[in-house]
Amino acid sequence: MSKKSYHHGNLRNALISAGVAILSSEGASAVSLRKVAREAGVSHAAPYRHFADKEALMVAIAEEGFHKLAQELEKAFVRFPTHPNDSFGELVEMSMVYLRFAEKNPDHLRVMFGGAVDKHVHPSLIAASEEAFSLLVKIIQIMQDKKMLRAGSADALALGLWSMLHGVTTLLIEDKIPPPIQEAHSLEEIAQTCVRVLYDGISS
Amino acid sequence: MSKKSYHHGNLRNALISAGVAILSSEGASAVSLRKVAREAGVSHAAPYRHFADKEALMVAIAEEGFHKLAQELEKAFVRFPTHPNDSFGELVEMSMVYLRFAEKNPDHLRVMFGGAVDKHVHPSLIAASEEAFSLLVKIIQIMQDKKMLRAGSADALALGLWSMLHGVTTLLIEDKIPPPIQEAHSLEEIAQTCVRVLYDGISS
DNA sequence: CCTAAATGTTGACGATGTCAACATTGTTTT
DNA sequence: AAAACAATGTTGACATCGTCAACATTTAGG
Repeated sequence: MSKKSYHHGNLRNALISAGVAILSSEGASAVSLRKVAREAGVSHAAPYRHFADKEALMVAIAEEGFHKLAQELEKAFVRFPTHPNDSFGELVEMSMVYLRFAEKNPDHLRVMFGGAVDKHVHPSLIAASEEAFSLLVKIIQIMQDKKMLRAGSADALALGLWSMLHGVTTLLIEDKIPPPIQEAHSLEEIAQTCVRVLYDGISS
Repeated sequence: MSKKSYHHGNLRNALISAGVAILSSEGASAVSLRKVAREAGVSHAAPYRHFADKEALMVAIAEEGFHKLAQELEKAFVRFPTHPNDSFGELVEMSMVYLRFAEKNPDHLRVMFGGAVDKHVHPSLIAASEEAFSLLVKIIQIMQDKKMLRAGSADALALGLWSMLHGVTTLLIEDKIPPPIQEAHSLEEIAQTCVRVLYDGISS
């Protein structure tokens, strides 16, 4: 149905999908406009009818990633609470969603966050990341209402949680966690360690 | 002394310096082996006598960044304690070193952490990042000895601290902190918010 | 139906990473 | 000291890439 018509019909999405596929199989450096076009079965300049330049394609791929991540967080959120009255276990659960997403799609996460993208040129990217962040805020608020977390600015707690979560995740996929620590612990143990620190605090 | 001799004498370092300079002024995408070679006044293939490929150059640039970061953390560490009996202020101080480094050299930080670098091909990169991490562990231990922090595995606390710190830093330079939060607060206020959350914990 | 907008193609350009072949210099061995 | 060798730098080539202009085809609106 797609091989003979001059017009592709859904090129934009096909290009994004091809980009995501190449990202998964060959890494970010292998993603090129020409290869993506080849993969979609169109000529090398066709992408320019849908993306101003390569950066615009990468932004679209990044947005796709944020939507997928937000969607998986949402899934974990709607089956909340998996652990009744166990906010610690619940937070570990959320963290594992993030960590598993990163473990499965490290290059996608790099594109999502490794931008160097002008926010004024691509405001939609910020909106996509805010979508995920606002979910964290909502979860925090619900937990606070249930007295499962201490009171205080939900924005502040969410910022702290997201920072910790995002930090440990990127450190993990970039192999920046010291080997003696990383090799001795599973993904879940590392998540538990971080959430435990955040949960209990470090003050004396 | 350098213009006439066939051999450069210090090409490797010159190439790294040129790379760092281009990184600061034009961003990561502008760093190319050929431009770096031009900047150093050698032919386009000369870098191959010192680096196996472009990735090897980027790894060297990343290592340079880790050394500089560790050095600045060390500086803050030796004038420790700036805030006697105030571990919170002390941690904010350390955080600001990290945040200011990122604010001043965002593209360098991206190269340092945004790798997608095979750790078996470039083990030295891991060693460089461990240098910075071990500093955090040391600081934590000293604070614990002074009863300025709660007891517990210094490795775990350092992992939590580094994750939070690294997380908020990358979120900041990638403009991923929601605008209403970011625009209302200075760098220092954001650092204080995060450290406060980590310091006090979030449990009820 | 005809025209304009949307979408896809072709061909070209300069820049890039990489390699092979060659040139020059510094060092070591005899 | 001369010769052999290793280290370092140069030149030229190739495939690939991002991008653009000119052109072709299809679709849609009057």
